[in-house]
Amino acid sequence: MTEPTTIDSKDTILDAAQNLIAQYGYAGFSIRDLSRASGLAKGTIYHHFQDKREIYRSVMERDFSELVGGLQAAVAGIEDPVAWLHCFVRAYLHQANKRRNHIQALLRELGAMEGEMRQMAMRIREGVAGPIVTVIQQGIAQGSFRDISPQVAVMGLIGSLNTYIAWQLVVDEQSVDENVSDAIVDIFLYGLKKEETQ
Amino acid sequence: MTEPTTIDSKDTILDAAQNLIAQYGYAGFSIRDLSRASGLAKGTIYHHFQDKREIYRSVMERDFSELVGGLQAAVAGIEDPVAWLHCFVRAYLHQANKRRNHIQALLRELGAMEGEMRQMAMRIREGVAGPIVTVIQQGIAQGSFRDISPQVAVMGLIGSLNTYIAWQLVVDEQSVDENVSDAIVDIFLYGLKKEETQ
Amino acid sequence: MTEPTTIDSKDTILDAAQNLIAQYGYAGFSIRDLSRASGLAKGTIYHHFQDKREIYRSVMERDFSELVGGLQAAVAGIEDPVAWLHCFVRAYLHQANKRRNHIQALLRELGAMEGEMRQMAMRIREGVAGPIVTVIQQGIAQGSFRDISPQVAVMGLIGSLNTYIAWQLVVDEQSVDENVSDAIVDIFLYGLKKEETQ
Amino acid sequence: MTEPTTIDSKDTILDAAQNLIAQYGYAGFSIRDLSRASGLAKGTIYHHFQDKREIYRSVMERDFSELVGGLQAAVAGIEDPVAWLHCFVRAYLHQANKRRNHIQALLRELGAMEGEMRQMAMRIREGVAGPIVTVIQQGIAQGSFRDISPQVAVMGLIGSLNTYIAWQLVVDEQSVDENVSDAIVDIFLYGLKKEETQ
DNA sequence: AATGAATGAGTCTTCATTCAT
DNA sequence: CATGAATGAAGACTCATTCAT
Repeated sequence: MTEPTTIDSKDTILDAAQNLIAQYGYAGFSIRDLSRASGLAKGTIYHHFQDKREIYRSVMERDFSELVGGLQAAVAGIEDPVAWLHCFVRAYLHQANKRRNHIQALLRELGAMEGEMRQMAMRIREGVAGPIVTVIQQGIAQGSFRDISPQVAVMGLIGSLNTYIAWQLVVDEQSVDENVSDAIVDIFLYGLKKEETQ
Repeated sequence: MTEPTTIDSKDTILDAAQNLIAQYGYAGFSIRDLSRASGLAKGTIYHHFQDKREIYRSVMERDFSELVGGLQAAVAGIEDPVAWLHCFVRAYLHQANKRRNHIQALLRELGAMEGEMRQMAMRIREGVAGPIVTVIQQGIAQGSFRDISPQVAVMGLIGSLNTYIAWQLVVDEQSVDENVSDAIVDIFLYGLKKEETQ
Repeated sequence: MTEPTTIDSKDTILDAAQNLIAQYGYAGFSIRDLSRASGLAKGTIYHHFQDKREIYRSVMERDFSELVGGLQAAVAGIEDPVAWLHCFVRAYLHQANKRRNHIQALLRELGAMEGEMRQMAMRIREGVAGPIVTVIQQGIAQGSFRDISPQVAVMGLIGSLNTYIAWQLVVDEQSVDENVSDAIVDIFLYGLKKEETQ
Repeated sequence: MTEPTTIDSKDTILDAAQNLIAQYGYAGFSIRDLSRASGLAKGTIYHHFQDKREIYRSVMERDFSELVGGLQAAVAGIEDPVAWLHCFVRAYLHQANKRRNHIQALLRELGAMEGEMRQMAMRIREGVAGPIVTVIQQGIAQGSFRDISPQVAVMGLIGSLNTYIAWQLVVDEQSVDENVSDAIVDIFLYGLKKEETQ
């Protein structure tokens, strides 16, 4: 039942749109491009979506749930905060590598979007950052993490990851090297400074 | 010197363009918008610049040299790596707060730009990241920093800062709270983990 | 007889189309609008009608026969030309008030229509104007009307009525005041000039 | 000075638009058509006008002032109400014949226009009907006209004229026969009825 | 009888750019 | 140095219509 044999046009469009948005951003891709890329007529696109904006929203929401789903699956059942972070980071880079820079695309657009879009962006931010905050709070409670601001710490971690993705993927056009994840977590956990101080 | 004799039309255009690019990105702003915002006729814009692309390039380069200049001035003469980092972070957030999200604008566009533009992006990256790498290497040489990859560490720091800017400035529309810089540097230096291990 | 068994989709479509045409004219309404307004799918509309043009034609013809039928019923059996005119004018304004400006809609489109449509328009014109001409000719034959051109006189009468409808209904958005009909007929019968002359 | 040698593009566009609107109505003509008809590129049209609506508005306003100007010139200095009416009607039919059915076009669109447009329509109505009302009131005051409602009388006159124009020009595609004007005025002044009554 | 997916030509409008003045 | 008129390609989106189900 629910045979996925029939290729759903809506998904075809979203797939093509995802690539175009990732490459050119919201303002930078056209419905004509999307029509060409998806192999469907312009009219068909507007049969399935009301707006260019609705296409964008749909792509972002689909991406988001896939990303959060992938992250949740990766860290499911892990109790130890340190192990959790290692898994999480590995999964994050894996997702980014697999579906190529949707996170970039999202961040890229934030400034130009209003209202409804902005709310979506905040939901996404919360969806990714929320679990990390929780884990850090657990670590602090357990006494294995220092008593710092989890929010600032999360920015440090996610910022590192996104910057890595942006620099490797976008500027150097290489694919993500997942081995770097250990190095990132290492710095995130132990910092730059030698133990002598503190 | 630096006589402000005639208000330079070129600068007027660049000022207006900077705002528009920051808000809407390269593809999202039009010469018509720029003409309105600058108060100069479209023809005049094309009298001073060859291309939309050249306008973009000019804005980015001007922004870049101002940013790097500001950072260099802020850390000039500081020898101690830790003090240097504190100053640098404070200056970085200050710049972002002052000239509002040009860094975002730059990052936003990286994916869509080719060749020449991409090279500029890499120069900018190097201009910001390079000095930090140098300082970290000095710290390592002096024995005050652990022997980790300076490149990865730099991503962590810059990533934290950019993420903070993006989240505060863009999503929450608040202005940057510069006091957070100490917290960011703290985590960057000492990490999350309590000293028990290592 | 006249069993209202199933609500006929065809009539549902025509009802919706009548409103849309009255409001926006032929070129100004779309099948999509009609689909929404009628609650039936676009495919269904094309199942019942071949064309947008056929829909238009059907609406006009239905409107026309209703209008002419209403007028005929109102004046049936009346012999005296003056009484006939009073009844006719009252009925005409009543129809216009009831079914709102279909006459306007028709007039509105005449210029843009060709061939077949134009013929329909002339039939309608004849259907409305014909009986009046006949009555005026009778009045002239009886000696109660002056010996003027019935065609010109009819234009005067219908023109007054349509102008009244257009100005009241369309421009001022009020509903038709049927009491004005006596004033219109009065001027039509006795003219502006005081009897002194002639 | 102000040499009219240079063919003004704005006027070229308005001329072409006037024809198209008269033929097809607002919704029925396209900017592409207008571009072809005027011999100017679509972009040029939008350089001179903001909107399709602004084009429409401009055409109507230009037509209106020409029409009202022509009528005013025709009746200037005439004191006797009856002579005034003869001149006015002749001028009205002459204008309609000369500039072909702009009045039709205007009436045609009234139903579909809102706000601003509707106000323009009412101004035009007042511009044409107002002077006639004044003359009729003068006639009543002088005792040469019966004491009827000038507003209703005006509708009768203008309605006759417009109906004549519509039937002759639009349906039968003939040009206006200006000799009919005397017949129209005759009926308007003396009515249908023989003097026996009243 | 009724639907909704699909289409491509068409809608209005904006685009970056050129050029004579 | 500055302008505004001009352009044709491209923008997002709607159109009337067809067709398999």
